[in-house]
Amino acid sequence: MFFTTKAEYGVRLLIELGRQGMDRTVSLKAIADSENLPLAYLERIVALLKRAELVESTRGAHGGYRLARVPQDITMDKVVLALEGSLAPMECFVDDRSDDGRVLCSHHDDSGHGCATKLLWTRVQVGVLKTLADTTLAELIDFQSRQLPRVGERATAEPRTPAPA
Amino acid sequence: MFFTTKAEYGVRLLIELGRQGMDRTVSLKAIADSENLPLAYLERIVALLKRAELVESTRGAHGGYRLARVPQDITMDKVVLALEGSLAPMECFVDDRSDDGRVLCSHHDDSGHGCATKLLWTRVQVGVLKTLADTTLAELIDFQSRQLPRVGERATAEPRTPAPA
DNA sequence: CCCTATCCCGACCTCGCTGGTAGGATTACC
DNA sequence: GGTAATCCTACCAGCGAGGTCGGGATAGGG
Repeated sequence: MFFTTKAEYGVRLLIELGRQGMDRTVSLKAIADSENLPLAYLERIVALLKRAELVESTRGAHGGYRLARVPQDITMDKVVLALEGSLAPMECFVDDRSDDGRVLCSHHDDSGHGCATKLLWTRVQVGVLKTLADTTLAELIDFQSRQLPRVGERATAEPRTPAPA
Repeated sequence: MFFTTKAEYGVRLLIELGRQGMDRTVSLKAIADSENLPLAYLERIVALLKRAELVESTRGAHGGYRLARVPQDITMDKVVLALEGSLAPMECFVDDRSDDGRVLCSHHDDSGHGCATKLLWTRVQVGVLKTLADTTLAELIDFQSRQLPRVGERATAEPRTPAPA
């Protein structure tokens, strides 16, 4: 298992915020209901996103959350990193906080034997990081809109299929 | 953390077997000593590799393990899959055992809401799988030989770079 | 034929982390 | 001031990772 539910819930939360537009705030309660997620747990998750300056909040009644930037500018590497803390493929990788979440292997070099597997894990990590960085929140929102056209909404202007009727 | 120590230890074990050549068998004890790994734990790990037909064993005194194929034919996707069991990036991915360890998302479609994050996790999984499949055991062995030329060995004949000086 | 080195196998144990809850501040609109 | 929301900290149960233990089966050496 690469990622925990933090990543899952967090991304779904961002998607939901994105669907609502950037002008209005959405309460966590509303999201918890519509996505069927535990509210108290969501609170802790959204805190991570706020610390990473991916969302903004308004307190008090009628408050809530909204995206801090347009979905096109939110890449998944930033998101997953904020939610999971780091992206080390292996325990012997230690975080060097070089801003991008890259991470280095540091096995106490056991008397000449270095991490022979370092090459492999590094390749994987770089690959994952690139995949995540290449995916924007906007893409996911678009993907979801295509999947489940909301009641009352048209099934997107031109989803590809020219409407069966 | 993507992978557990099973993957780490297992790969190191294979590298060690590969370094010894395919004709002779090596005892787990020898590997446990040289790599400084717990013997009893290694036994359980090598069992996974044997079940996947990546190594062969000879029982009895002076027995041991050897690679079942040449290192060039052993790709890391097979190895990691054998060791970790599956490669699902997320809990909602369920194994469909289509031989290659690919896996599908199956969130009990919560009343219309599909896994919006499915697109993302799928991309990651495919990427990782490809990275692993592109790396052979031979590469890792070669990499390690370059890193730590054994006493008595030359630092590889012609690695590719014509020596910077 | 026994001894010993090795593979083989299942039960067991400990510890940290994930996923989640509880309960209460604090803030702001009406 | 009531109420709806964000915020914060502590707590807890379950589970899987990582590892141990004990014992079996098997084959070569003396």
